[in-house]
Amino acid sequence: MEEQLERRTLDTQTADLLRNQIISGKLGAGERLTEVQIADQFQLSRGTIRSALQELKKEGLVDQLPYRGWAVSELTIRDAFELQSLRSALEALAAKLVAQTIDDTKKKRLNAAFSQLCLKAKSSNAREAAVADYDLHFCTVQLSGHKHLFDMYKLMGGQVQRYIYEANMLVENGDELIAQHAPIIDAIASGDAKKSEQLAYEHNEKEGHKLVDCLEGALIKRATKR
Amino acid sequence: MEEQLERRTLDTQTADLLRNQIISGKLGAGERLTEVQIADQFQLSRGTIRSALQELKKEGLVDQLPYRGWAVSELTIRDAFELQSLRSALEALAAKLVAQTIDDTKKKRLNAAFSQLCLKAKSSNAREAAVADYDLHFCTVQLSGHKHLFDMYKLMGGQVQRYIYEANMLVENGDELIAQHAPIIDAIASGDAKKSEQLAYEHNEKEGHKLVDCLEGALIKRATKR
Amino acid sequence: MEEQLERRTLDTQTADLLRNQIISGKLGAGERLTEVQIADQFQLSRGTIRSALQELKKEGLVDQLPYRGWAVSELTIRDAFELQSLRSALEALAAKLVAQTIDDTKKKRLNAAFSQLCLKAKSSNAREAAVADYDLHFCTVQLSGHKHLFDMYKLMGGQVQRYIYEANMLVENGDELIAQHAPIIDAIASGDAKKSEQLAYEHNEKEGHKLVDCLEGALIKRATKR
Amino acid sequence: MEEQLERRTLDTQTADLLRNQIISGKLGAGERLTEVQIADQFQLSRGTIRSALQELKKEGLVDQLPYRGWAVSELTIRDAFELQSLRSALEALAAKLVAQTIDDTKKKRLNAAFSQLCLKAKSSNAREAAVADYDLHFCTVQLSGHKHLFDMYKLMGGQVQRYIYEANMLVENGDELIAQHAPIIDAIASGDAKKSEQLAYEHNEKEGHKLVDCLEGALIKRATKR
DNA sequence: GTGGTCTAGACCACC
DNA sequence: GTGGTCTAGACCACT
Repeated sequence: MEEQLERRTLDTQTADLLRNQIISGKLGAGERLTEVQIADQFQLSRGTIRSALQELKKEGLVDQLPYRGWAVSELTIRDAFELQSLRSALEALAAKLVAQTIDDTKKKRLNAAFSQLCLKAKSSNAREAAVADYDLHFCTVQLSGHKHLFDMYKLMGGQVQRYIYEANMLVENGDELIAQHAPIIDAIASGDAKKSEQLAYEHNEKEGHKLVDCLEGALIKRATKR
Repeated sequence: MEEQLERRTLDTQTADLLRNQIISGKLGAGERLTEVQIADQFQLSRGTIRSALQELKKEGLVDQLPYRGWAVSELTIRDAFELQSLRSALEALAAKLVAQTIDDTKKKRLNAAFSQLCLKAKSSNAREAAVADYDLHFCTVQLSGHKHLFDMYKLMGGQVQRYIYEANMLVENGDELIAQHAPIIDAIASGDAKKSEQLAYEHNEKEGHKLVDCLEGALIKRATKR
Repeated sequence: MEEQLERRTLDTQTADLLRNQIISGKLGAGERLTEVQIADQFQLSRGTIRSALQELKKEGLVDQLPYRGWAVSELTIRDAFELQSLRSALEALAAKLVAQTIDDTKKKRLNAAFSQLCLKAKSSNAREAAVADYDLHFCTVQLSGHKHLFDMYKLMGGQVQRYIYEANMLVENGDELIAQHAPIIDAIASGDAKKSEQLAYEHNEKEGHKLVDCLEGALIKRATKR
Repeated sequence: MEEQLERRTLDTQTADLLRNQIISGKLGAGERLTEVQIADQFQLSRGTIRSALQELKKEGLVDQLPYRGWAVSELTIRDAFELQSLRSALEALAAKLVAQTIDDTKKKRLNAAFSQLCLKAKSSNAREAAVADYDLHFCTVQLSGHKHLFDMYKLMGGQVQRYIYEANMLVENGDELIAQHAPIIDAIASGDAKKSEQLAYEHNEKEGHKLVDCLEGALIKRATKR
């Protein structure tokens, strides 16, 4: 196995590290972050930390409180709804594009992602299934070959994953999860662009309501726990 | 007294300035930018300039050439197509959302933007008409109240406007321009979400092909001129 | 590209804004200003406002009422006389210096300012003529290249302009205004330092008496109106 | 002897202290000042120090280097010339005004200042003579009763005194110093405004050239010493 | 030589 | 005292 050189800049690495902590909930919503404290912790200068935080701000994972510091952003139902509706629009577009340009290579990668989803769906770990779900959609976006679409999708990635973690009962039934995605994958693989787009869009619409309901429960539970 | 104080930072101001020059073509595609030269010109430090250029890079207006500098990004047919397809998806979503939440205030703002489009469409200035076209769509995105959607739309704004400037023959027929938008505005104003979404989507699909054709001509012409 | 970036601090901007309102009479003599109210209005903190008010205090435009706040300073005949006599001394010096260093560039700028004065003098707007008068003298001070002189002149500027606004009947006869200034401009343009100084001094001496008379009327009128 | 209560604010006291150190050369031209260092030294907060430095900046004794700190301003020939020419203009005005309003009280104060000058002129200490010279002129400005003139004169005071210290061979001949001032004092005391103004002006003009010559030597010497 | 990256530290504005 | 903004300059890698 080849050694991989670390060429990521310190601010990127810092952003990645913090992002993971936020996504995984180690840094909880509302938690305050101070530039100096992080700088001390990682032995970096304030400028580097600021750069990392700006990146996370762009991704919607932290809020900048003017003259008072930074805080991990709150998870609101509104955001969940907005993100889900955006996903619907973007993933439908991706599905259409992949169907239009489907070839063996793409079929292979798509099937691999779908297989992974099937695997996780049958396991008992709902969270992993949700991640596989996300990965599958991420895969279609990648395969669409649409650079601008891909960039935007990545920009939303952190927040989306965070919701998935937070609301990990998203999928109560693995078989249903598979049943939902199978026709989309089929439509794409068969090159039926219109149908792919339609199915992807409807899937997300449906999921959106479920997600919102689910989060509503999760957030209320979280709130009452405090 | 509603005077406004200038609170923009120097990097933001620099980015705005450069963005305008790129959009308007004063800085042409492929033109090289050096950090030091800009820093000297504006009497700012390199860091400030870098920050501005990073912003423009995010917006796709400049490319970073590793170890060699920066250049105004090229206008490719591929980008035009990508941007147009993204607009289709995002604006359709916006149209649906506005229709779902339409009220008198929103109707008023929408009509104002549409009137402006009609005015410009009837004038002989195709570029201004195209700008009014963009402004109308921008308006629907704003009125959708969808923050994440709005942010994404803004991120694309610079590139979109650039294409509009470059291909200012987009509209050969003002009346047609009005005829195309009128039904969408009507659908939104009447609160018909499904129809709004559908019409907005179809409108953009159609325009997409025209834009690409148009740009193909413009870019080829530009290339041969060199 | 000669775009200018905004580098003014917020307190400077606030001071500029308030200065204009005082000069133009929107904030009248004696009017009370409270730090908190201004801070709220501009969405700034009190410290920033204090800094701006201190600046205006130095310029004599506001008075600090210990433990009670701030107020727009009153216009007194005594101040008018003092300012006019100071102007005499400073502008005579400026005229001399410009004459000593006159060149084509300076002649051009001087003539431009003088032309503006002629234009306004012939119009019916006495206030604009007075402003053009002030601008012409300001111009000579600038052209003198005497930094300390310039700073002092600016320090008086707000108060002087305020008098000009208040007493806008300063010039009852446009032609006379032109006739008064023409020989000074000629002397400067011809490089006759001694004559320039002499004429400038005498001009201001004469104007001083007229200004005081004029203000006497204006202030009395203002007082009786209350 | 009665105890004198210190009612001056801390920033004023700090400004006075620093001003003296600059005038007397203990803080040399070009020397860097940092807010934090001064704050530590005097056990004051940075805000207080900033306020004092702003005051000295207004007086031209320190320069603010944006984002880099403060520095004692440099002594240039240009500044010396500018200050001297300004003094000429302002002191001539003062002399005229005092002559116009001369009375026994003023005569007394004027004579006291002049006697002091005579005393010091005959001593061997050129610097003290120069200070007495300055004090005499300061006295006329005070006696003029012209508040704005007085404020401006004070604003220049620090820089003027600094030059006097730097070039303390200004007066090589005490008798001549007395001979120069006597006719001015006489003219003022006799109430001859025109003559007072004229003599004061000419005196300063003459002194100006000498000062510049003198400083040229002093500054060159200072430079070569380094 | 220029960009890529990071640090140290200054003033600015707010709390 | 903190964050907000900007500067200066170090050192390294690449062209």
